[in-house]
Amino acid sequence: MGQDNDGRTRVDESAKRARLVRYAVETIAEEGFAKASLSHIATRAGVSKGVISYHFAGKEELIQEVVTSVMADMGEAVFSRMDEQPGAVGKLRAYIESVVAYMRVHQAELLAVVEIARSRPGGSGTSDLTGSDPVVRVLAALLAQGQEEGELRDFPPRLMALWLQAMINALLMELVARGDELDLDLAARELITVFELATHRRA
Amino acid sequence: MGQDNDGRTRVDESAKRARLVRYAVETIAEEGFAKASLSHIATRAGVSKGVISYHFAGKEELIQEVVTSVMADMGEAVFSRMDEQPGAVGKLRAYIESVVAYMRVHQAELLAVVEIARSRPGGSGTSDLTGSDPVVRVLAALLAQGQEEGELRDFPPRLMALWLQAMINALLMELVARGDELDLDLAARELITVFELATHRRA
Amino acid sequence: MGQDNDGRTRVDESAKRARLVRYAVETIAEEGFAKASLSHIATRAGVSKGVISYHFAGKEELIQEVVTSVMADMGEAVFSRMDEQPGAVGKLRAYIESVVAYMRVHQAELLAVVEIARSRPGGSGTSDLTGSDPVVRVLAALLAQGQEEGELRDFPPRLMALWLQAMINALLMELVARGDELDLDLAARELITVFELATHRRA
Amino acid sequence: MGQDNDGRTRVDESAKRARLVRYAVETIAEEGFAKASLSHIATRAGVSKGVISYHFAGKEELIQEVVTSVMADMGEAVFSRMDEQPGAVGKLRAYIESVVAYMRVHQAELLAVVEIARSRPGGSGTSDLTGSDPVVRVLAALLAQGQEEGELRDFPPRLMALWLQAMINALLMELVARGDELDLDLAARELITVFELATHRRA
DNA sequence: CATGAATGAGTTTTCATTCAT
DNA sequence: AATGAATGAAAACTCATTCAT
Repeated sequence: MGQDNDGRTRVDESAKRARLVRYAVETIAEEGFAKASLSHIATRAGVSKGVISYHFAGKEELIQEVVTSVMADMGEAVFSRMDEQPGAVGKLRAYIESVVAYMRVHQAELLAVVEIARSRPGGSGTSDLTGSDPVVRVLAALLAQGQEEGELRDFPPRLMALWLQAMINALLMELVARGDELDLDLAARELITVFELATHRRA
Repeated sequence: MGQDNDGRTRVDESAKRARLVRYAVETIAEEGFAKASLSHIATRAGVSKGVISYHFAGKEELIQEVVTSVMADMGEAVFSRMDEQPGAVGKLRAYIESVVAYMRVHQAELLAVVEIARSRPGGSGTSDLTGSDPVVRVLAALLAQGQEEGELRDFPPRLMALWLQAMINALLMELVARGDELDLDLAARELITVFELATHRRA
Repeated sequence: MGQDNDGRTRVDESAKRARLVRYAVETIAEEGFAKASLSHIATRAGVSKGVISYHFAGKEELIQEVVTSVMADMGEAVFSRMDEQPGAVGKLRAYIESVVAYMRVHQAELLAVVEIARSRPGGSGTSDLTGSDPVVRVLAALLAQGQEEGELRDFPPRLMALWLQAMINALLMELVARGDELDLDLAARELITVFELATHRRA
Repeated sequence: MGQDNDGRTRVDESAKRARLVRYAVETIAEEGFAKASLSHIATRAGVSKGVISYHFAGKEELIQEVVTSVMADMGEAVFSRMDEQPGAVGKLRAYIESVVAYMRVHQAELLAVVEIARSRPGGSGTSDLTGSDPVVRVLAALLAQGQEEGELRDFPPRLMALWLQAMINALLMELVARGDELDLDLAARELITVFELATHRRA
């Protein structure tokens, strides 16, 4: 009884949390972080306020889980595409392409994460897509590697990583704000062009 | 008596408002827009909460004045530099250089404006430095002009304007977060390089 | 479980609202509408301020419920008495008698409603007992009917309805202010006498 | 210098107070007592808030002066008309007629006084026109006198006085609310008819 | 004398969190 | 395990009053 029950319980628990996280994403994406009170999230999820406090230690934990779950999901998609590429340059291109592809399908999730990154008290509010340095560090490392491999010109890798993130982010905001007027394929191609013009060593 | 008094009064009033605006800038820049309650601003200014309500019709008016005063101040500096340049390409370069120069001296002011642009309910939340489309439109127009003049390659001007703003913005955030490790002169030069590589027609 | 629980919950909720409404009535009746802040009501009810905001959407809703619940309660008593009477004259007499009877038992409730009617922003502030035109209109209709039936003399029905309400209201205020010195039975009889002398067609 | 100056000062002082009282009347009549903050009154008077605090010990004193000045002004008009009449019955009729006449010309003043009587914390909120018992006592005394003189039937004088005031008051409210639809002359005649039917000894 | 800047108490409302059931 | 009632802090705003100039 113990094990089975524990197993089921954990599954239920995890499923319940996932469900709440999904509604939190919806709420934040549609109403903005400031308006996304536990009440609103609970109402949208069709449960009582207390449920969230029951399943999560606090609002902070819920928000954390929103960020980590979205990042994990996107990370899976993005890194698998990056892994297919042998060199740094190819990986960077795969990064941009796969993030934009993810953006097309998961607008709300990314928007929620950006909202959180912007509004969080502790957050530096930097304009990276993820709000977290790890991604920037990975990109900077790839850029440095590309320089060592002789494919990329000389520039400060961290700065370029920040700018790349900022441009992707700006594209997301534009997609959210004017999705109907925006040709995302064209924009993605243009973003890659800009990035490559800016970074590739000139012939 | 009347005139002198009126004169003095208006100066005092305007000076007082300017003082409160300055403290609002400080508070928003250091604690973020969400934490910048009237209480906090008042405390930092060393006055009681009511003072702000006395001098401003509401929080909205105070915030507006923060934005407009910073934008007006920066606009003066930036546009005078742009006016010195004859062509679109020169103006764009002057824009980047003078915004970065302004950023160096008025970090807090710009940070406050960015915070406001991000957190305001009505705001589109886009990652442009100013939070306002007008600047983006001006930049887009210059980019289009540069294309017509044959100096810039073909790309969607609005998108490029958004990206330029996003990069400037990211630079500001980096300056705020890691000012001591950042060589702003180098970064500015690099930003111009990136922008020109990305936009100029290739020989 | 679901049904019982829902049932109990609804009863509890409604009971809690009723309890808060009762305390609101008390507070308004004793301290006046202007002083009846949510703080005062909550304190008197022995709960925290937030409780009211929890059970009611806002102060407005609480006040509305005070008015509607008192009016509904009184209306039941009054209209059942009026219905027993066939003619307009009998109904009017029943109206006066039953309102005064209700007044004797539910002084605070009526006082609260009058206070609200007087102080509410939207309120016309007229001196009718109920603060609402509907009652005046019903009375005016009855008066007009009595005139058509030939039992009442000729006068402007609406004006007379207003005056009747004003007199009932004045009686309530006197009851509140000097209840110990007032012979309510005598007053009620006298009010009916006055009303009938003023309205009945003279033999 | 002393006397003249004092003299002039006192006149100025009194004139200044009267001016503020006039604006207080306007404000209360048009916006209601609740909205009649010192700010609003001062703004309407075109002076600074401090002026009122300077000329009056507090808001209470200003409001008192509104009441007493209006009552004094109306009292003058009303009592001179009453004095022309020899008997109690004539005086009562003169009272009603002259109050209604005053009402026609000084709607705002009476409305302000009623607003104050209703909303004042200490006030019982009774529906008498003046908010003060003295008038009721005078009317009650006249009614009792009329009874002694054999012209009026037997009824409780104080109650009848309250009802008379309540009816006059209701007429004022109707005048304010629907002045354009109300035939004040007709209403006044009707009020006298009602009053006389209700009080005069039947032949 | 007169002003208007400043204060601080008080209002309604929102919200994350706690807790008894 | 889950609920929802209750709390208390914090927010923006209003206002009568005080006080230095």
